[in-house]
Amino acid sequence: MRLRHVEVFHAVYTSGSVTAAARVLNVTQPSISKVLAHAEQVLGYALFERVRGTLIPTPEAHRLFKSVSTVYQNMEQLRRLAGNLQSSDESRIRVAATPAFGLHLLPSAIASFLLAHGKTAFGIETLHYEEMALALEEQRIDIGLAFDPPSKPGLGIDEIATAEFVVLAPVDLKISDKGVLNIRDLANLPFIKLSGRSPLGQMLTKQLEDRSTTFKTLVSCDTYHVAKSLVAEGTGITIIDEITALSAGHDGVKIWRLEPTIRFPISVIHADDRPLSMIARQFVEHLQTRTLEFLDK
Amino acid sequence: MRLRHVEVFHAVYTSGSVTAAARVLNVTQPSISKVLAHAEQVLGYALFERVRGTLIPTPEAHRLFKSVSTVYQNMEQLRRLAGNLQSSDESRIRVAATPAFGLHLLPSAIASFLLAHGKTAFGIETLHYEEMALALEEQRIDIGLAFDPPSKPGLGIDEIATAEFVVLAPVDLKISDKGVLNIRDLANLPFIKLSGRSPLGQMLTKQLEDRSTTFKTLVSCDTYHVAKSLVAEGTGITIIDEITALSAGHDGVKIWRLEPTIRFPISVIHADDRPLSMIARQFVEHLQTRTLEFLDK
DNA sequence: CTAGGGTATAACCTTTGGTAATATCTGAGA
DNA sequence: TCTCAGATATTACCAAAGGTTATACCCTAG
Repeated sequence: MRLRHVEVFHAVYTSGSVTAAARVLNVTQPSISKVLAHAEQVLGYALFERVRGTLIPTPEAHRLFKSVSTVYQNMEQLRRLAGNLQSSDESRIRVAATPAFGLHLLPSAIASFLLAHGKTAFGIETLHYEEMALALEEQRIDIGLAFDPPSKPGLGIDEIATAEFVVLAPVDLKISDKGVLNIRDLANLPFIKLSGRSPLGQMLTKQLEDRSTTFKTLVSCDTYHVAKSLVAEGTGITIIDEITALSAGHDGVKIWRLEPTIRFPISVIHADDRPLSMIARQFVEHLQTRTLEFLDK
Repeated sequence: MRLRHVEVFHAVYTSGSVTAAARVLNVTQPSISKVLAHAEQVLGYALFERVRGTLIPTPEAHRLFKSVSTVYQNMEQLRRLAGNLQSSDESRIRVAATPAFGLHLLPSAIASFLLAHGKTAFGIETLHYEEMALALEEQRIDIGLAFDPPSKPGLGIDEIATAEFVVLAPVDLKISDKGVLNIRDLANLPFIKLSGRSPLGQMLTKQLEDRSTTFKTLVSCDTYHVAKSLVAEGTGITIIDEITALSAGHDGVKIWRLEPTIRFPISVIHADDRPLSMIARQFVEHLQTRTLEFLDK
């Protein structure tokens, strides 16, 4: 069984017809017909039953598909990795950040870095944590910026700062005169929750459970700026990271410190089998400085 | 990047030279040279540095190797699965069992089954649990027989009986006059331990730890019949499953019931996406009857 | 300085995977 | 019923991939 057989089988199985598979793979229909027939010939059994001009997978095809799928995906990943190695350029820094950083802190840090190091090129992506880890493995990015990333084999994690959760509420909502809110003060307010998909959301959910505080959850979302916008619209209050809270565009929202304080790390992650370039290390240092300044404001 | 590139790169990387890779892949050296050169050309960067007639992998090669390895292994597994689907024959039952069953109970059950169903063909392998799960995935076997198999996605587990641990000691060792031994009676005797690699060994180790009994472990082994032979040689005593204890060839060993009783299931495992053939189901039933008879003796 | 292990190149052949053109089958409608 | 649209298979042909043998060209060890 050759790789081409795998690709063609995969395409035919998923698209449901030879013609559709041909479109997917950008070749003509007779080519698919022939390769598929050849695959069946070398395997020694039929993969599809030709019943009245349409194809239905045989039991063998169903059983093969799972394995074929993983081979196919691995091969895709390998190709992407191979491609990313090609275009590696020491003077270009490819950064990914979660939206919390990507929308304000990271751009401002890059802007100020470029004033000092004009010749550096940047690539920026905003990704959620899962895709960030994958992108690092594929060498599509050099460094990632995230809250409290869980450790993973092959990933190096450098903590550059810590931050804390704060309460975000619509400006016109009267809760307290002080600048600090206790977690219990929030019990009966409409709440916007951070989804448990992200490490930070998980951490917060767990912390709140530990303190056995129950909220009236209205909405849950995984992009923190979305939560912030909802607060600005007056939908409810939320507990959110400082970075998002302090990011540009906080008209209509007010920030309170949260009591008790819940702190979490901000970390840079990178592939640990590949040393960062000199310029990338400088950038990480700069980013750290700017993050600390930002949190001090 | 084609599959052939992956295969050739893998072979060259692991064997360390083009010539050796050619031997591994059963082709001539110029062929490997050419394919490798072609791979480097399409990738756009060198995979090996040609320094004084010998090849050393570039950093890119090192980074690619991990991904290449998984693709390679997936492809191997796919090929084996594809091959096993080909030779599927409804009237042939392919069974794997751990050595504990394979050396006595299974052969005797098959022998008696064949008296009633003369035309059935059997394939028998003795495998440890890990390989058994893999063989089921690859459809190399239809059913597996094991102690207390941990559940795994894609695997169906049917418990056919339960058995208990017993103490096995050399005949000439005087421990007790009764047919029962308490676990504490064994504390100072030379002990042969079942290794923690198998589910049953893990279970036993855990149970013994829970009872905070410490033994003078002399040897640990993962094939239970080996432990039995060691006991027969007078090396020490062991705690072992009933099946192995009762299997043929227990000259020189004596069996005691163990107090407190530790029971464990005996199960048949199979791929849960593939229904067993009629004849296989009949065999499982027969095997169950024979196992229960065997334990009753 | 030569023998032996390694790699690369050249000339050549077969198989694989692609094309266009065409035949064949089936279901839906006029 | 006839025909048209959409599907698959077949045919003839071509380019590229991957294989062969023969040979050249390093190095290193003896």
